[in-house]
Amino acid sequence: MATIYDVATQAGVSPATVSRVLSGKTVNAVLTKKVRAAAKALGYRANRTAQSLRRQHSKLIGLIIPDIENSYFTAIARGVEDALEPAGYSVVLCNSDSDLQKESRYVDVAVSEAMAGIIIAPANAKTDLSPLLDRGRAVVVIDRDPLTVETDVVVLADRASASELTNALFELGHERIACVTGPADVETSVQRVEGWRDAHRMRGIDPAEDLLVFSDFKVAGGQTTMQRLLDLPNPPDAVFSANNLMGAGMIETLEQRRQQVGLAVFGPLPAGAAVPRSCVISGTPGREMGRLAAERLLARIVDASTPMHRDVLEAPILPDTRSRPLA
Amino acid sequence: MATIYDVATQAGVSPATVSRVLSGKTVNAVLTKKVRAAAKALGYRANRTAQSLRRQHSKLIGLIIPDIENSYFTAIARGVEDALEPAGYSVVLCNSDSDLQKESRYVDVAVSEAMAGIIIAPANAKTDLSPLLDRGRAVVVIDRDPLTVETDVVVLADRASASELTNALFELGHERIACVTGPADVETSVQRVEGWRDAHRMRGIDPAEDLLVFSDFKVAGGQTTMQRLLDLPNPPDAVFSANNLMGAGMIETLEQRRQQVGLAVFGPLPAGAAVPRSCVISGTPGREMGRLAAERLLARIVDASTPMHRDVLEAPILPDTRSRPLA
DNA sequence: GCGACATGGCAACCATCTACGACGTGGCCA
DNA sequence: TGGCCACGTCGTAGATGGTTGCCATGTCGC
Repeated sequence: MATIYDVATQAGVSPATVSRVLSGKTVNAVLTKKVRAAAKALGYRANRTAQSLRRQHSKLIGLIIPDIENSYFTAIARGVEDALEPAGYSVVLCNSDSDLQKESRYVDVAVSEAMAGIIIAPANAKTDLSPLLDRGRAVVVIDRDPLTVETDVVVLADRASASELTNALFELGHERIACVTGPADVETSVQRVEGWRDAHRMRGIDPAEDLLVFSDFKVAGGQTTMQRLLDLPNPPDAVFSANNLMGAGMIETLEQRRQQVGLAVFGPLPAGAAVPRSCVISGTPGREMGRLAAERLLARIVDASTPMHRDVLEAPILPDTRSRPLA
Repeated sequence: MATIYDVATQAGVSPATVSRVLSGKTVNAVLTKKVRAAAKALGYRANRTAQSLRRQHSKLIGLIIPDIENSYFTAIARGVEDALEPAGYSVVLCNSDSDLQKESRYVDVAVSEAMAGIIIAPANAKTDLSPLLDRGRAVVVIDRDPLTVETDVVVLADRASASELTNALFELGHERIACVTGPADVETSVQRVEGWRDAHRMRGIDPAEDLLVFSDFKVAGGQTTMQRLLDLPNPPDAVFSANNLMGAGMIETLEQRRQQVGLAVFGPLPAGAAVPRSCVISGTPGREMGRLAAERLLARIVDASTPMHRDVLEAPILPDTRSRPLA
């Protein structure tokens, strides 16, 4: 591998000059030309490791998400990349699997790789960001609001959107509406439950707390929960699913059993889904969220004293058409 | 950030000893204890950047895939992680979007970050791996066989499985079977077409070349292609989709238009899919593929002279049940 | 001729690893 | 019992590749 010294020798200048030319500082036009030619001839690419060591931070951004197989999060990854790639950063996508241990290992890697910044959707409320914050690393929290720590935050309007979805079920004529949400220690889970409750309260109805289930935000959880609900002595006539994957799992069960209930799903179903007759779905602007989070992060990397932002993105109900985008 | 010097001072030893303790070389037990205590007290974590610079390679593995929103590739990512994480490596997931420019940018990053190895599903046949191979970096190619270059390769039995799927449609009584595949410059695309042709030949039938469509391996491509096929004067009575996303798009169209045709899909449909009545689906062992690729890579990192392997994984037809795994 | 400014080179620096050398101890032989 | 040799263990210092503060040199203008 050609080093900056090789280029310097070839061009007949010092390594410092090569460095200056390649990082765009003012250098005599003749030398600039010579350096450029030498670099090209040798196929020189700067050693990022050495750069990172000297500069004390790399051109890597960590993106830690709890489920790589959820299209919502992959959409976020896309958005993050949209914004970061033009700025010369590379995204390191890490799947924490909602596992605190795995997550903290990735946080450690982010620290010891001297990554320029981190965008993280915390596994749950116990996620520890202090290794990053203590060292003054740029951090943006997405999707799940930690409430306590002070970072930039980009989240969805979970509660409002959940309420809107539940309300739409009422308007379709449903009366007994179950709520299937994620783990109780995840902020989005509880917020969406609150939205489900809100919709009841707005109509002066008591939410059917016996129909509130804490599941796992995954396909399998949606499947088994729907089975359990359908087998109840007094089953619900509609279900609100607090995320997309559980919604897909529920449909899977409904298809298998050839049954129908009303369904409201937070987040778009995958393409080709067997959408039930009575069904409302909200869009989740994942890509937008990723883009915004990346912009906030870039601003903070450039100037650590940038004031904190807390962005709340709408997740409106999608028009009833079959052509739902994947994310 | 505490450095190895801080730990050395605190423990009253030289930095070299600290390094030796932390990398498990034999050191006097008393000193070992002191060093460990000092490291813990200071919250020391080794600076990976400096390590990488010194060792000439990092603990990062690049995984370059053409579509992050395809569950097949995310399953691969999971498998790769399964195998690499216990070995102390971190995966850098890069989405090339089937774009040669983006892809080559990521290859450049891999080189200049001194990544320990690369697993890549090439965007198409023009993918250039020479920057990696010339520098002797460990490379494993997955999913799409470059045929020419010499690397470890892990692929699916594209042709055989495509043939099996098409044949299953014949056995369900279909006669006029369209084939919708990906871009013509992608190896898996053409292999799967060959499989579709094989199934015809085995029955002494001429494949309906007018029903062969090169599309994009994406949902939208499946949707529009299915529309076009259905609107033909002499439409097919079944369609073979050469990947999962296009299959989902086709179902989307069928649902919208409330039409039915036979369908064979290479790769599992997403959960909750509206599976047509006459439908066969093959499984794609993505996670397995990822795991295997990672193992091959690790072997090559340890010993660059390991003989090349070419692994071909079966993609068998799934039993006809609704409970299809996501990948 | 002197001062101001532009420009490029020297060398220190980033954090870690490791070859080499120094030192100490223990054993063996005279 | 003393001296020498061998071995084991730890410290010193150089190397990894690129950046940048500081200084020397050169040029231009007054």
